[in-house]
Amino acid sequence: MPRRVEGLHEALAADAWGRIWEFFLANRHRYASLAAAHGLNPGVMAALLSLDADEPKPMRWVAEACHCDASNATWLVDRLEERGLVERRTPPEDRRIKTVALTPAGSALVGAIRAEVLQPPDAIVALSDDELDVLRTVFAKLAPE
Amino acid sequence: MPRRVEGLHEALAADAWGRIWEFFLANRHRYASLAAAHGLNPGVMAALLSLDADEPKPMRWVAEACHCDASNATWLVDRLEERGLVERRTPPEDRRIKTVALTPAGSALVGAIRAEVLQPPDAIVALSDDELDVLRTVFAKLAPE
DNA sequence: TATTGTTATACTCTATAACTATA
DNA sequence: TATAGTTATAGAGTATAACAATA
Repeated sequence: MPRRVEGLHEALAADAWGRIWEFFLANRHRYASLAAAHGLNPGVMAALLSLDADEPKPMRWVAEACHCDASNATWLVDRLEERGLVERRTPPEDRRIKTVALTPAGSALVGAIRAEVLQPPDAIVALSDDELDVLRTVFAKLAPE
Repeated sequence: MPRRVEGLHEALAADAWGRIWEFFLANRHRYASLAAAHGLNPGVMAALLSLDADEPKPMRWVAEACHCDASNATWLVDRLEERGLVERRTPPEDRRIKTVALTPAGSALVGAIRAEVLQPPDAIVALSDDELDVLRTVFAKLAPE
């Protein structure tokens, strides 16, 4: 059986993926800029965006969401609490746990950041409906990974 | 003149862009993992990938490429030089400048990292040629921004 | 005097280990 | 004893400011 030559489809996939990576690399610093614009650092903003007003999350949730350890999660939430963006609570059913929930100020800031993020760049708006639909479908498939 | 209600196209653009962001956020830590797999930190890898074997770049180029200041660029290039991945040179025409170029070992590592990065995830390979072509076109348009 | 890069130093962010409180 | 979170501390990474060398 002859060795399989790389197919056209694989080459196309590699090319497309390469361009996505280039975009990713070129825009890596944007996340930090967005955070800085709101007086946050990237880690603190990640913690903020992982939280919710209605469903308080335990500290370990924050650590997982931020890919950091427990002591750093404490530090991140301290920063958010200092600014009145989140509130720690102790659920009576297990007093070892502390949960964290967004305050109204925190929700407002999350809303503002989300709105800012969702403002697509001109190059995206300039695309056709068909192209946008492909993007939406493709990235919906990629999301859970 | 009635206030313009947000059109369907804009909503579609925002939706697509939102999903791209989600993907971006969910994969932020992958860059750090890739660097760590090669014994680098994210900043040092960014410096490495900004360099070239044939076109030596001045230190200030590294600083700009890495969105950092000059003293940090010195530190990043020191780390690369320690590992024999880059080489500093002083061009005779202006002895204030130091240029940095990849060594053969540096080029090899950049090649390995690039090859690894270009390996598309299964979800990408599973897309149709048409979908891949849209991705390629769209991200080519987004790149220069 | 202006520019390029480095050194000395301090600050920010993150992790490791020891500790407290609760189960 | 095991688990959730915090505190004390050290380490990595980044920036500011002073400096040396060259133009």
